[in-house]
Amino acid sequence: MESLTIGQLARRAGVGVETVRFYEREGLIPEPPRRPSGYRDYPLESVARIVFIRRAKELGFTLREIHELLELRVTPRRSCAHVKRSADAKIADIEGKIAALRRMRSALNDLVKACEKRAPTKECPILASLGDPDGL
Amino acid sequence: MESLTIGQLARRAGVGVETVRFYEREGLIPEPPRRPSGYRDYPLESVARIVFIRRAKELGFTLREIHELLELRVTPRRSCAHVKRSADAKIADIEGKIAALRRMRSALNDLVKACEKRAPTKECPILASLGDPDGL
DNA sequence: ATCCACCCGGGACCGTGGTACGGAGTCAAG
DNA sequence: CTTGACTCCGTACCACGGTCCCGGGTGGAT
Repeated sequence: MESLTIGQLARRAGVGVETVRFYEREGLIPEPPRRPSGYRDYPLESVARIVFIRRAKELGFTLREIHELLELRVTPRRSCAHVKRSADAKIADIEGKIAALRRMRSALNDLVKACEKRAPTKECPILASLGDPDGL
Repeated sequence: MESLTIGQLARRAGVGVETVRFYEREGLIPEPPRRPSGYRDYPLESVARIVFIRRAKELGFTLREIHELLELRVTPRRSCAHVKRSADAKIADIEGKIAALRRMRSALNDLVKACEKRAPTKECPILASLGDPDGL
């Protein structure tokens, strides 16, 4: 099997057919070639692209940000410096997310420990994990 | 200053006044006491709660999930085992997110390196980072 | 030849998470 | 004691990210 129909693609990527068409309208995936019948004809690589979109969404990126991530690449005539700046910004963004998630995990670990000791916690201890007012 | 008006709270937490009322309606923050005038009267701790909500949203949690996180605490008569199970599930979820973000960061680092070498990349190298079809 | 499952485009509709608006009351400064 | 900024509540509206439905064409299996 060399290519996929929209339904096969959707099933492999774990989304609905309508979602694939929606992503195409929004420019997140390129318009595929068509069979004589008019059916869309997707290469296998399309699966990875859609899975990427799905995962990135779960990480809190908007479709606009995902679009930017997917456009990031080095081309002969498109400013390397520009690509580097964008990528660096995304990296910083990602590191912020990782740090926040780590604090949250650590708070949850403390909660589990308190739990094992049967120590009631009147306040929710997770609150403190992301509650310090840095970087509005 | 012992307590805050809704506007002061909103400004400190980095959200709009309407958002605070919205979170109250949705049960994400408790109904505060009122002044004789009817004005809401918030304790300072409310700031941390709203900041937590804002951050958690940026990490891809829905308001429903955030609600669950905020409810997580050990109380004398509310099943420790249950709290532990929930917390463990959240921890696993968080670790999945951290792992995905790390893969994404590593892909972006590779891109920056390619960039510095002025090596054009025909395909978007970020794709591969989240594109493997595990865990639909 | 006939099924049935699939595809087409277009448009209506939906849940989530807010945001804006309006008319009326409140409060602190001048 | 007025002015301007703030608050009240209710309702309407908004963008995002899909999801559903329609009438019609396609295509592989029986």
